[in-house]
Amino acid sequence: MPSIKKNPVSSVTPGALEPAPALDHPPARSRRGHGRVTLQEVAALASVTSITVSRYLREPGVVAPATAQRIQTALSATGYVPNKQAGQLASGHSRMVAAIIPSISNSIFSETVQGLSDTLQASGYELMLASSGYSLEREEAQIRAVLAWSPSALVVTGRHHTIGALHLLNAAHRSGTPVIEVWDQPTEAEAVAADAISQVGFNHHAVGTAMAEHLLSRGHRHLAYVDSGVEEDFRAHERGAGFRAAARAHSRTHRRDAATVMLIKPSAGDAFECGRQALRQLMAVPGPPITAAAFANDHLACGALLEAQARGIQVPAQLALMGFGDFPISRQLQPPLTTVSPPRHEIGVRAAQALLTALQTGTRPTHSALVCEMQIRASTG
Amino acid sequence: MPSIKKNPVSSVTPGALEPAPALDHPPARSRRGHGRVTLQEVAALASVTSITVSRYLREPGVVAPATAQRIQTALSATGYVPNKQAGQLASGHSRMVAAIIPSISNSIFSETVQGLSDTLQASGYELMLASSGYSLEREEAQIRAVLAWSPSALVVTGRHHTIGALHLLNAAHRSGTPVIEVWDQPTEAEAVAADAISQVGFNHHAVGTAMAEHLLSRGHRHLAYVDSGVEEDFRAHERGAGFRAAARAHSRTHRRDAATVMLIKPSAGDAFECGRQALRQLMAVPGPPITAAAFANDHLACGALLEAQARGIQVPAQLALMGFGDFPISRQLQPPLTTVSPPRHEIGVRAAQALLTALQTGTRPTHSALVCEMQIRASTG
DNA sequence: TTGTAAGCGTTATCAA
DNA sequence: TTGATAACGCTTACAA
Repeated sequence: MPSIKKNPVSSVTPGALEPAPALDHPPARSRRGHGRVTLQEVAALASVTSITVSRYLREPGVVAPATAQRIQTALSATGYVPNKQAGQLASGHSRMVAAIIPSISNSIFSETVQGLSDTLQASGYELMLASSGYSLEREEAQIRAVLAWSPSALVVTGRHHTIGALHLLNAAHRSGTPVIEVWDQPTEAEAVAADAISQVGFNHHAVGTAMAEHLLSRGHRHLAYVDSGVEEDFRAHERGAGFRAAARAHSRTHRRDAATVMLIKPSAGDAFECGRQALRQLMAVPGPPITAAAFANDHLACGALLEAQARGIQVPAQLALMGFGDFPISRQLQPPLTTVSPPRHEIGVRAAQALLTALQTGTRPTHSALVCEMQIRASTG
Repeated sequence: MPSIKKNPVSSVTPGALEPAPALDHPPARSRRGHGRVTLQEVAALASVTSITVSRYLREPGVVAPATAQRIQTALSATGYVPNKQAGQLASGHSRMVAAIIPSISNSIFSETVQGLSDTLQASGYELMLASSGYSLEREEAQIRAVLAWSPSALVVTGRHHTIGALHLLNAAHRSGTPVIEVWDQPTEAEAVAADAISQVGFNHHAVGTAMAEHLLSRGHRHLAYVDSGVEEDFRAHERGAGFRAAARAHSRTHRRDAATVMLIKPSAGDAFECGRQALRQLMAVPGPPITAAAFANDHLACGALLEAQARGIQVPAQLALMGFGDFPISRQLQPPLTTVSPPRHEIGVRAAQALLTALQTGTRPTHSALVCEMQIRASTG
């Protein structure tokens, strides 16, 4: 019980602060170096020179079996850990990929990072991660920072960047560091540009259009799009633009049967609460009642769904709701939520694969236009 | 239509200075080197030697104002990006922290990583991230891999590691690389060990105990703990052990009013579904009906809650439910879920702070015993 | 305030 | 199959 009680958090320093117990092999060294075992030391133990050990590490087949045996013994005797910095300085290859995403804790991106990480790690690449908090300025600073580590490749989110960031990305790109933008697709103008940055993602505008068309096909004519509360969530805005465009297109071709769209911009904060609030706004709209609403993400939509339940509003009879993201909770609610399922994890995997291929072949990474699947469930009838 | 257009390229250099012509086409070099601008080149442009530029970068105050001016100009004219590898090789300091967590996509850890990342970045440290997929063997391999990058400090999850991993951690620790274990607390035996690895987290056994005591205090005597479906989620198991221990302790002191506990181990898979399934199991238990269940995490508990709704089981009247994690959805359901709120984000922040302090002062990082708050809501009456 | 010299630990290159 | 040598780009230590 005590540890869960509201106690002022205590910091306890560990027992005696011994002044660094002497290592097993006290490395008599200058102030430089970190006292780790070096290739030289391993080599001495194996009665070869360091270059031979280096070679054994990279191409075991090349050294004579007897030598290999001795090296292996020396390696495990010393517990050698290579120094990647030195290796990369000499070779020019870092085997590390840097990724910059808007948010680590947003589950949408974290699954992409998981895909990236798993795929890269399987090929022996490490991942350096930075999150920009949806700020383009911070993104630029972070691109600059990670570039100092000479990553083998770079992953950024979306196609919106500051001018400075674009310069950095283009420079990296031109000097042979593959760059990929995830979670987006090029506009047509960009797609034809020869030096465009490669992208692995999907067309958010088209997804928004598909969402509207789904609702229109169910007979709804008074629609709403509830945007993300995050100012710089460009992708959510773009889905909204696609949504609105589809409704307008419908109105143009069906003059007698025009559709209306209203855009709602919730405040920032807990997404479920914002969704609840948005529902209240929707119900209070004057004029012909809105009969269907699409949301920038499932959390918003779930919040609205729960609020509708609480207020006795029938979903979908009175109001159809749909989300984006296909979060696990969405299929659990009653009625289950219609949503769009983006290839969160696949984006990471494909981006990593494209980078690995580009690295191997020395070509630029390929674009990948991925598809979202619409999960049509009871919340839209 | 896109609000921000990404246009190809340009030879616009930052600052309105004479653009270095060599930039567009990397200078012809040997196969070595990455073709980036070096300190030497900047120095030449500023009519000083590289060491002066290096100094300016690290301690701007030390160089003469006029020199500083010339260097600054050269810096922006060339778009110099430092080479961290070379810098670290020479200085021995990497300004990079490596973290190894069980899963990137699990929201519990991703918030901790967010806290780590934000705090470290604010101090100019980069984050290298690896996920072990809850496998101790993979964790060991990853510790080995990131150690090759000579991180300034190391973050691992929990206090369970392979023998090999422990050796690596202790060696790092002894050779001056601070190591912190997050999301756990030492046992008493460990706490007294002088060379114990520092931990930032809380006592899962105590949390389990508190969960059981909460249910016991509400009069429940037939309890269940639904464990995590993840075999190597030691922390969930430990909460279960604490839960069971509390019930047994109650039975010992209240012979006339004994409590029973059953442990349920769901299969792996979608947590909500596992929770639903667990609820079905709970209802099918022979003998006196179980009146309260605690779950290894909120997703399981929410699944059970939704399944209870679907089956017309009254919560909490017929069955009280509680979770762990305090996920946003938990307070939204009807009835809202009682849960335990772990300091997900704070763990990351505190771990980072402890490491930064240790790095600055050259001491070992401090332990932090953090507190979980129990959120008592309607699902337990 | 600035510069010179000497590495840091590894790998590329060429020679044996 | 192994080795000698010279980088890689930067920083420490010390000199001027």
